[in-house]
Amino acid sequence: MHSPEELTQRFRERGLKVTPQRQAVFRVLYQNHTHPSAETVYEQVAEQMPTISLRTVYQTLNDLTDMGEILHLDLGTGSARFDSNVEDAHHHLVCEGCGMVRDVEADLDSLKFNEALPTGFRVSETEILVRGLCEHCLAKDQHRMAEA
Amino acid sequence: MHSPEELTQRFRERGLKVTPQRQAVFRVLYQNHTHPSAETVYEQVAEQMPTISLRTVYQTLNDLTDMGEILHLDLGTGSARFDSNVEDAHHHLVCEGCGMVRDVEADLDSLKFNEALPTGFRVSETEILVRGLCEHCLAKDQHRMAEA
DNA sequence: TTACTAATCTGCAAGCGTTGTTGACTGGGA
DNA sequence: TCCCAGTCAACAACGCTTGCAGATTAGTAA
Ligand SMILES: [Mn+2]
Ligand SMILES: [Mn+2]
Ligand SMILES: [Zn+2]
Ligand SMILES: [Zn+2]
Repeated sequence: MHSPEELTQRFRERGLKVTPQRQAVFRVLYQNHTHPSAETVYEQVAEQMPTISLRTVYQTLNDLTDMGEILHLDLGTGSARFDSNVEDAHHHLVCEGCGMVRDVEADLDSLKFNEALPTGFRVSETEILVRGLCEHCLAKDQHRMAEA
Repeated sequence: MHSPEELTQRFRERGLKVTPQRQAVFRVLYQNHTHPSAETVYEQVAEQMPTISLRTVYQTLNDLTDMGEILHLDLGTGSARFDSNVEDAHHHLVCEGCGMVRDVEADLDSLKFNEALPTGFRVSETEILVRGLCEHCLAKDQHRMAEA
């Protein structure tokens, strides 16, 4: 995504207004690269601006997604995750225990499909998702197994 | 998944009862390879058994998933999709217009990651998802563009 | 066959993430 | 400074899925 200052310009160009609420969302997203959920963004913005509503956070996230400034990810963790890194094509690794998400770079060109895609199908995106358990959650699980 | 007859055995071995409702769900899943949603399974079962409840379909789908007889897929289409093919490792292609899902086989071994995964991370599954528009939905979209 | 009981059924309420609505408010161009 | 399109906060509603409870039933053992 662009910097909060640049986003101000781009919002105005689109006829969108730049409010303190939106600027606060810009700042949180610009510095948070952990693929936060809307709820997480809301909590972080609310620390500085306790009166903001979750609805406003959703609205701003949707606007940014429409403008291509952030990515809306559905990683099967229950809630959508938002990615401020749209510059570098990349994929994701997700912990099924705690929902932690990390970027993964893979060479998509090396991927070979064993058959042709359906006739006329237009691919918009090929996504690789690595699911598993992070070190922390794995230890927790083993501890749970031991006592059971 | 196993055949409806074999599933009867496996359910009983687990202390689960085999009811007409469950058998009807078994049969629908056994012959439907389109990755149906719970709602779709419900509709197809309801044709033969109009009194079955959606809740019972969900319960049976969950039991089958727990037993490893089917796969519960989250492809970002709004509702979960269920896959009766657990024998052959494969991936999926999904139309973002109509939700159509098709199997895709790819050589995962050919996939190269550009960096190591996080320390201690245990991968349970690496999934490839091809998103796009099917021939039908693409034509619909172009028609919409033309008249706008 | 019969009797018993744990498992299951249906219908409805509730949970969760997200979006719709509405009336009051305000950013920012003129 | 004015003015109004755009935005805000609060709350309701939506779509998918699960929780709950009382009535019913599958399947075992006698
Ligand atoms: Mn990312
Ligand atoms: Mn499949
Ligand atoms: Zn974890
Ligand atoms: Zn389609």
